[in-house]
Amino acid sequence: MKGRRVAAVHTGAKGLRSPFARDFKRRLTGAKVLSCGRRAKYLLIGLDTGDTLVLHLGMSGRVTIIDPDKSYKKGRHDHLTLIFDNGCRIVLNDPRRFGMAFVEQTARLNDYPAFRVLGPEPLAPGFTGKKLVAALAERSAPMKNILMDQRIVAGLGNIYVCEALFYAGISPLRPAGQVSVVEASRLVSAIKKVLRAALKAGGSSLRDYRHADGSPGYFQTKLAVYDREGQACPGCRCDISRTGGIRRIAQGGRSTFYCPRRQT
DNA sequence: CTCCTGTCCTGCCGGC
DNA sequence: TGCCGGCAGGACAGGA
Repeated sequence: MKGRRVAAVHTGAKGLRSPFARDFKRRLTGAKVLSCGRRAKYLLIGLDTGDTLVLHLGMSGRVTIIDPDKSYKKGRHDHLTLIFDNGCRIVLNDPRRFGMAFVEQTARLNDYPAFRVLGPEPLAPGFTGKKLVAALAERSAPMKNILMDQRIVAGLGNIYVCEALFYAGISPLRPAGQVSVVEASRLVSAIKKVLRAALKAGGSSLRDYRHADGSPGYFQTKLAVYDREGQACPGCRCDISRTGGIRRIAQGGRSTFYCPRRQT
C-alpha cells in the first residue's frame, strides 16, 4: 500500500466505537500512504498530508486487503473502505463495533490521550524484568488485571496474559507488588515467547473470527490454558479427575484460566 | 493516584 | 424445534 494514493473513502452509517469525525473522509481523500506501522494494538497508516490514520480492531475487527482484480462482496459490517488509485481496497469490518478509526496529526500522535500513557512494547529490548518489577511496585491489584493495563505493558489482551502467566508460573491472583525481580524476568520472557509464537502461528482468533488477510488464526489450538477449563495443562502431572485441571475464574469482569498447582 | 465496576455491540452457544 | 439469556473481547467513564 505504500506509495499509493487514496482515491475514495466509504464509511458506514453507524461508525465504530464513536462516530466518524466530520472531516474524516476529507482528510484521507487524496492522501498518499508513506508508512504502515503499529503501536500497541493500534494500526498506524502514515500519510503525506501530515496525518496518520489510526485503526483499532477491538476484538472482532478485521482488515482485509483486496487486490484490484479480485471481486469483493460487501460485508454486513463493513465500516470503512479505502479505495486506492491502483484499484486496491482496504476494508475494515467489525461486527461488534468495538474498533476505532480516526485521523490524527502525526506530530501529535503521542499527545493522543490513550497513546500518551501507553507502556512499553512487550517485544522491545527495553522491556525487561527490571523495568516491569519497577512498574509493579506498590501495586496491590492482581497480576492479571495489571497486565491487562496498557499503561504497564502495551498490547497484551486477555488470552496472552493468561498464557504468559502460566508459562511464568505466576498466579493471576498474586498482588502485583509481591512479584520479585526474578519472577518478573521470567514473566517478561514468557510474554515475549507467547507473542512470538502467536505471531508465527498467525494469531489467536477464536471461532469464526479471522485475522488480517481473512485466514483464521491457528494459535488457539496451541493455547496452554486459555479456554481449557477442566483440562490438563501442558506437562501436567496431577490427576485432573481429582484436581479439576485448569481453573476458570473471573477477574475484572473477564475470564481468567490458570493452573492453581503450577501458578503460585 | 489506584482500584473496581459497568457500559458499549453483536453473534454464537447452551439451556430450557 | 425455537427462543432467550449469558458470554466474549478492549477501551474507557465514573465512582469509591
